[in-house]
This record gives sequence, C-alpha cells and structure tokens, in this order.
Amino acid sequence: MSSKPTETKEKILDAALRLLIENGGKDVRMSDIAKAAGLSRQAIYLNFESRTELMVATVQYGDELNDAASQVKPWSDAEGVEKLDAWIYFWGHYLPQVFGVAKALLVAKETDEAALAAWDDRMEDVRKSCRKTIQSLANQGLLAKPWKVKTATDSLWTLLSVASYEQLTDKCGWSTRQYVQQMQCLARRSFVSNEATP
Amino acid sequence: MSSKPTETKEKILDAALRLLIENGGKDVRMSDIAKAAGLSRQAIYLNFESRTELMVATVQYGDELNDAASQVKPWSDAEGVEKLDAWIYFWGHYLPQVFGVAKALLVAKETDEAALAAWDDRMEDVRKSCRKTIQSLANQGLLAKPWKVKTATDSLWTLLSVASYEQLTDKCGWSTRQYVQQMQCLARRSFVSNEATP
DNA sequence: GTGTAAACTTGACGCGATGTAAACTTACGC
DNA sequence: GCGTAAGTTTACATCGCGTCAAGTTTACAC
Repeated sequence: MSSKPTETKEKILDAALRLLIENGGKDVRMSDIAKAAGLSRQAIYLNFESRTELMVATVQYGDELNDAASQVKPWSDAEGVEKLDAWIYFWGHYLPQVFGVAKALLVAKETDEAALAAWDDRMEDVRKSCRKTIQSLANQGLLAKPWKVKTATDSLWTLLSVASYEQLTDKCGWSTRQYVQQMQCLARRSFVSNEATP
Repeated sequence: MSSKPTETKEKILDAALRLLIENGGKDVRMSDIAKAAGLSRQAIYLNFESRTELMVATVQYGDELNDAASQVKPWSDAEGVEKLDAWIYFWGHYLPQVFGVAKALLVAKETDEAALAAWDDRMEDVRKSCRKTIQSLANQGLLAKPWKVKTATDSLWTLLSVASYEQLTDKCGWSTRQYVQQMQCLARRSFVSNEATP
C-alpha cells in the first residue's frame, strides 16, 4: 500500500522526516511539520488521519528512501558467525539512518496505542532477523552452551534495541564504527561457542 | 534534604508510589494521585513544585522504603567474577521493586528537562557501580581480551538498562530469576576472560 | 467563459493535562 | 477572638492534538 504518495503527501513526509532527524524525534509538532512543508496544519489532516499515522508513514518513507532492503543482502547470504557479524554490521549502519524517526515512534508509543502497535510490529521484524541469525549459529552447532535459541534471540534482540543504541552513542559517545565492532565482539563472545572463536 | 516528609507529603508520596507501581508508570495523572491521597489536586502543588519534582521525590521515597542501601551490601564486599554476579543479582532484584517509578521518569524525561536531569543523575550512579564491577575484574586480570574498562563499563551499563529490562520481562516474558541468570551468563561470557570460566 | 469538484486555507472550538490564582474554610496556638 | 497555616473550590491560562464549517484557489470539463 501507499506505493506512490501524492505530491502533497510527499512534501509532508519530506518535512516530517527532515524535522524528526534534525531534532532526534523530539519537539516535532504537527504545526512545525506543516510550516516546514509550506502548508497549513489542517492540510496534514487531509492527507493523514492522525499524528501517529503520519509517524508510521514517515518511518516507511524513510526506509524506502535509503533502500533498506538492498543493504540487508549480505546478511541474508551469510551463515553462522559471518551471519551474526553481517547482521550487526547492517543493523549498526541502518540504525543511524532511521534513528530520528524511530525515536519519535519510541516516544509516541508511550502515550499512543496506534504508535505502540506500529512500533511493536516493526520490532517483531527485527526480532525475526535476530532469530534467523541465532538459528543459523545453532544449525552449525556454534550456539554456546547455556543458550537456547529463544533466550539467545531475546538477548541479541535486546542488545540491539534502539534504546541501547541511543544510550551507547549518546551517553557513552560511541561512534557507529565502535558500536558495530563492540556489539560484534559482545555477541560473538556471548553466543558463539569457544572453539569457534580463536 | 527531604529527610522527614510531613504527613501530607507522605500521603501524596504513598499514593503516587502505589499508582505508579500499579500502572507501570503510565496513565498516572496529578488528579489520580490527588484522589488516591484523599486530597485536592491543588494540595499536591502546595507540597511539590511540579509533576516532575513529585516523580523524583517518589523515586527517592521508594528507594528509602525498600532500603536499597542494605541490599547492595553483598555486592560491595565481593570482588572479581563474584562481584559481577552479585551486582547483577542485586540489580535484577532491585529493578522490579522500582520499575513502575523508574518507568514514569523514563517517560517523563522525553518531554521534561528536570526529569531528564534527575534520570541522568540516577543512571550515572548505576554506571559507577558497573564501572566498579568491571574495574574489579580488570584488577584481577580477568577482563577479557578486547575490552577496555571504559567500553566494558558502557556495555554492561547498557545491558542492565531499564529499557532492556522492560523488553526482556515484558516482550520476552522473562522472570526475574531468568533475567538474573541469563544476564549473569551473558556478562560472564562477554567480559570475563576464558580461562576463568570453566 | 462558466460550472463544479477537489485540495487547501482560515479561524474557531473541544478535549485532556499541567500549572496558576484568588477567595473561602478549618483548625490550632496564643 | 485573632492570626496563621494548610486545604478546598472554582476558575482560568496554556499547549498540543484533533475537528468543523465556511471560504478560497486551482484545474479541468463542457
């Protein structure tokens, strides 16, 4: 759905995306978006049902713009430890691109049912990828001793959460490069059985 | 400061604490707290400057009630891997007690400068404890190869964040027992050098 | 050109929540 | 009784989302 947004819709999405990224997802009001799009506040409501719907559409729009699907290719090809590394590599480079928008949704979900549903839906996708990755490890007999696929998946998923990313980059000052390297290290040490990591 | 809250203040704090815990930090309005305390909404503003100040005071109040200081004792005595285990054990049992209130602050910090400051302040304390723990590992030469004290501290701190706890217990259905065990496992595998963990 | 329908604007309003202000009520000490 | 402190009541300001109704622009059909 929403394969080709109209020109006005696109103006709104562009403005929303820009503002969300600029402001890290905070302090972006409907009126701000309207002004940035050169439209009246009401024009937005003619094109989107609610703030939440706009947020959700903006996430999608951002994803389409930077073509997330193509970036994930190397990950889906790999298996085992390489898959783990590739997954974290992809995720670590993908997150900064969508962080502003994700953050907006992350905040909205605390007070808005629809935002919560949209967020959960997206996060379940991420969880699936984590599961696939862990499963690949397990298939090669490389999943470290005490872990089950379920618990390892949950842990990896949580490790890679948006909130954790925010804390590490924001509060701890990590760069993308550092984030990827350290998370790869952490995940390998945690989930891959010893004999496989020299 | 605020060593002995007046009777009214205490009624308010009791009500706030109860509601925050009951509702997981969401949907607790000033009017709800007032009603629960058997007071008018304005009576709260006579005792607390703002919602944020009340939230912060409630966190402190909750901490005093369940005497966090005494629970942390076994942790401060231990060293090395035991310290790591003890710290996670303490944290895993402490978090559920304060989760509702912490969550309230976690939400408030997104829109409220004062809440943000209060939250950051508290989180820095947790970070210090993580640092002490990692430092103890390092002192015994047990900090695993690629880690520095700083990066390991940041990682452990993030691993133990409230948001991560929420995801694991809420979305993944982990119990406190599971949380403690898996986090201990994860942390040991990640941060403790191999020869020390049979 | 004229008519008409869709898209957009303008300005007003309702709602829920925080926070403020002013006037009234109690209770207590002296 | 008088004054003060703590609380109550009622009303109002503010902010942001969402809605509504009436007016205006644009574009296209005939």
